[in-house]
Amino acid sequence: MHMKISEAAAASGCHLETIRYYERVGLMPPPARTASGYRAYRPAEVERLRFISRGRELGFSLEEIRSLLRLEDDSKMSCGDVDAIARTHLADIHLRIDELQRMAMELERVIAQCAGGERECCTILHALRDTGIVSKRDVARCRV
Amino acid sequence: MHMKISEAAAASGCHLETIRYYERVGLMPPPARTASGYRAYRPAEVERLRFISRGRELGFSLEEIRSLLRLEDDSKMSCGDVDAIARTHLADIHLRIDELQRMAMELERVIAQCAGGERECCTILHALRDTGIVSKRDVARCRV
DNA sequence: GCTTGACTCTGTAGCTATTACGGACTTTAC
DNA sequence: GTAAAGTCCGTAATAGCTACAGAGTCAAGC
Repeated sequence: MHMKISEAAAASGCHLETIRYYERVGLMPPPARTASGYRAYRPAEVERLRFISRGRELGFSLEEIRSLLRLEDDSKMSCGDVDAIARTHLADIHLRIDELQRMAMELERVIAQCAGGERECCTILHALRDTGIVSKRDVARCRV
Repeated sequence: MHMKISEAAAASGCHLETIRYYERVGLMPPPARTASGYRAYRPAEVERLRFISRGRELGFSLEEIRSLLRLEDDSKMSCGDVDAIARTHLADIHLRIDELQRMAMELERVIAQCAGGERECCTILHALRDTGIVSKRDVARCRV
């Protein structure tokens, strides 16, 4: 019935250490413990872990997932709120895609120049030294 | 001639504190100092900052940029190495784009279901709880 | 000469979302 | 009975910054 943490990890798709982390940051409630102190997860808690895991797969931040979980726990209807979070997140993903595509295009351009050019002069290094086509520099958020 | 750190920041596109960070991690050499200890950047160093900034805009990691700078500093030709770094990085960007597009498609799917469905049942939460495919059983379970 | 405000200095801590470690304990398998 | 595997906790590391605090410095105005 109850699952140990490694079983919950396997069942939910969350890494074992990540589950402890989620507990530490309050995304997961402290689970019951066995007599010897091992965590014992009930099915509902494993489901909650899966909820988080799927949210992460869709790129939601932990804070977004925290909000979604609150709405989920709240029996009052809040479909509009959920929808708003999802749409905001989707817009953010599209921004990141655009940014990465901009990078890819620019990179393809300088690589193509380099491959076609003479070997004594690296156009890629030139591009980094000289050209400044790129505008926005919120690169950190572009990591998947 | 020499620039103070805020001027170098403005000229290079790097945030002021980021410049100090780059120095700390060895991406920038320790600059000359004024009598009172202020950093004084020579044009070549500002250029190096701009090089880093452009590399970041193209999504290169600091370690990749470190390699590119080594190749740049090395007067021996190494266009092939530069090209390899750039191509590897480009492939990585394409992977990230694919991943984000996968997320976006999936998210669009669940959002569309939610928007098209009745207001009393949030299919987005369903999607997160279950396998990503909302079944009729799930809808039936939905409370008013 | 003095004050005010803007700038810079160092060192450290915070951020996101994990992952990895060390050393102690428990459970399981043979 | 012993050895291997699992679990515990707390802490530190990762990338790439950003944000302080508290001290010192510089230029302008009066």
